[in-house]
Amino acid sequence: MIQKKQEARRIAVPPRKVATIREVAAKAGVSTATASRALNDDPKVLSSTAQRVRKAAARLGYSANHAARSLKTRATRTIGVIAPDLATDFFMLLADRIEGELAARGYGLLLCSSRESLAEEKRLLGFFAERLVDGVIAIPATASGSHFKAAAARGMPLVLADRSPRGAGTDAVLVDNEGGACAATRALAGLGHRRIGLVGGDPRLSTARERHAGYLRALAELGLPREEAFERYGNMHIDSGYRMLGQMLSLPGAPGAFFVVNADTHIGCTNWLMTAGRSADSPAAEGVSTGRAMAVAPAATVGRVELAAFDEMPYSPLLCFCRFAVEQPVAMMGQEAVRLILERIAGDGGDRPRILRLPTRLVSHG
Amino acid sequence: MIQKKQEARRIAVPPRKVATIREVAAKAGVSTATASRALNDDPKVLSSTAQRVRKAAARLGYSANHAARSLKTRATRTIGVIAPDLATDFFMLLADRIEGELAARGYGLLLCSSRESLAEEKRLLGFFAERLVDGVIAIPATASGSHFKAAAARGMPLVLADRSPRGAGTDAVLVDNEGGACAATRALAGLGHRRIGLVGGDPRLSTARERHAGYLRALAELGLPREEAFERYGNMHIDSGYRMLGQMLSLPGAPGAFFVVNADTHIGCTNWLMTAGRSADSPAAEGVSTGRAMAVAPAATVGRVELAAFDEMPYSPLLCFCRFAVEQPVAMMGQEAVRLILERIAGDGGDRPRILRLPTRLVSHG
DNA sequence: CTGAAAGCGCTTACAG
DNA sequence: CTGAAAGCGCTTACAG
Repeated sequence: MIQKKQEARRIAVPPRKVATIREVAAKAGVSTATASRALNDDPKVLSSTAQRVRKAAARLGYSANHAARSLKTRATRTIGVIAPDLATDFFMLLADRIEGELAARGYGLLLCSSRESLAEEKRLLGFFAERLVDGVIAIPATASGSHFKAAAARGMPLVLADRSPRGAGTDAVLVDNEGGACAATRALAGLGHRRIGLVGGDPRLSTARERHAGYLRALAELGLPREEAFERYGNMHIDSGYRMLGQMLSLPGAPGAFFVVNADTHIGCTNWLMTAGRSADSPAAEGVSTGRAMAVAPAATVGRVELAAFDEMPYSPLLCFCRFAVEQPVAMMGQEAVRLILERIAGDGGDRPRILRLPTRLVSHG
Repeated sequence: MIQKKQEARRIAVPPRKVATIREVAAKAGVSTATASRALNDDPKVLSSTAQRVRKAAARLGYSANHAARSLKTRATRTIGVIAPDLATDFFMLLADRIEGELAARGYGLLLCSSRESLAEEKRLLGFFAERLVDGVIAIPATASGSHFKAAAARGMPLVLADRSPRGAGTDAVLVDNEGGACAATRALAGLGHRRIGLVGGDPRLSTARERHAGYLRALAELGLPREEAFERYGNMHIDSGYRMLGQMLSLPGAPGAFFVVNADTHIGCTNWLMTAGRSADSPAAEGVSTGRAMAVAPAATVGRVELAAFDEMPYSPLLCFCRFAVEQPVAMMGQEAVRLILERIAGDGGDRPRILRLPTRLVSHG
């Protein structure tokens, strides 16, 4: 990632001629000070004067030079947003809500991907500092959070979303991952399953860890056995779901139900079931409706596997093995993240980190 | 969308103290001019001087004030990006690629959603102008493009992606929609279908129109009948696919195959087939393997419908009725859009609009 | 209610 | 190779 700063100067800037406040002031017959006040709705200016200024501005097609204003006010009306990956549906649903909330308040959103890299994430905080963003909303990429704490200590308003890394100590908008996972696992048990596996995520990430904990809690509460051979951890991407479920279902006596940690892993699982799993001479059969383990079934009945997954997506009901999905309150997460960051920026955030835990909802599919 | 400009002043700005170039210069024992040159890798400064300056900057944790630099250079190293909707997978795949290309060059991305509104889109061009972005990459929301032409005429470097609205006359990165749709429709015919319907998009949008044209071309070339009752136009969202396919399959003698205009419509179609379509007392049956229309079949065999859709998504292979998908070269689109905009910014764009048409690829599923 | 003036933090001809 | 000085376009005490 080489930054060629000097290019900024080498570039031939097109003429793009725009009116300045001086021209507006001249046309309206006032000083730039008054013009500025009028344009910023300062109540102290005579409304007739303000009218004149506004008319002049309109005629000239004036719009304030944002860089100049920011230089003076030290506010950019811009929020930096970091996501580990822009192509992941859940992150983008969240980004969409954040953008909506911000746009409604005249804020812009500088969106960057950390590419799931801690180094990139740190670099981005510097990038944002340089650009004087008013605040940052970040979905952390890893389990490390001390750089967030450091940035906040340096005075950068900061709100984390979705994940809670170690040592961050900043505001955060999270969901009840444990409760959601527990409910999903219980729902599978409600179908008659007494053996339920886990297609999990990276346990260093709070989401994966908490969902795992919820899964385990459900097993414990229901008196179901924990079988570590059927608990796997992946990177929460499609390939990882494909691989993990495939490995487990190739084992003798695999369970007939799995809790799946997120949407992409879910896609991967479904993918395996619809391709390799279809033709697999897999010993993974278990009587689903009776909940009674059957002897190794040579002709695969892998198709009878049932899944409950975190994340309710538009396509979730279409994934053939999906029985339950845990819906996250994405809209509310976006709303709250924006509320928290704006409060921080305004200095109304208090001096303690505020951690929100929003509820999830279990959705039942066919 | 009320913008409260005065808030920019009311906000209590946190102390966030950062070093200025004056302090760096002082510490290095040079003028701010020399410090600036050193920090910008001006080859004219003595390398020993440059070293001293860089060391001082590092010690002070200096990073240039971006607003001040922009005010002077009139370049912001920021590209404005407009998408009709941030939650649509295809747009975000594209945004992800654009972000990657831009980040590698030290550019930031100001991302905004036009919410599929022309008015919003126009407003955003003004928003970007005010913020002095170096250029704009836009996925147009509607069929109207004259505001893009106007912005370009005012000197704003501008590249459109995916869609080509009327009267834009700017650079654009498009794909061969017609060819892709034609290939997909032919592939359905290759399965034995002699009657193929269309689950289409808004014909005012170039993508929907071109895909429609490709579908019609395939029919014509193959000598298949055009049946307007089985050509429908929607808004390219999930609900629209659900509704249109449902309506068509409820008609007597509906075809057994459909070309579907995009991913979301495809999800909607699949959704209908898996829910309403399953229980429907639909007269839509047609012998798929023989290609011979059957008499009205009361017990629905709607499940035998086969689809070919534009957009290959991670979940496309999992959509049960999907036989073919048209893959768009998203990575290349992002790359080319960034190349074009940077060339425009550098003044190397030439004086004629450059329209790129990238090839698609047909993917066969199960 | 309005204006003259200072200044935000850079970059860049210009002069040496 | 380096520095003094101007200036980018705003906003905002301060004075009136």
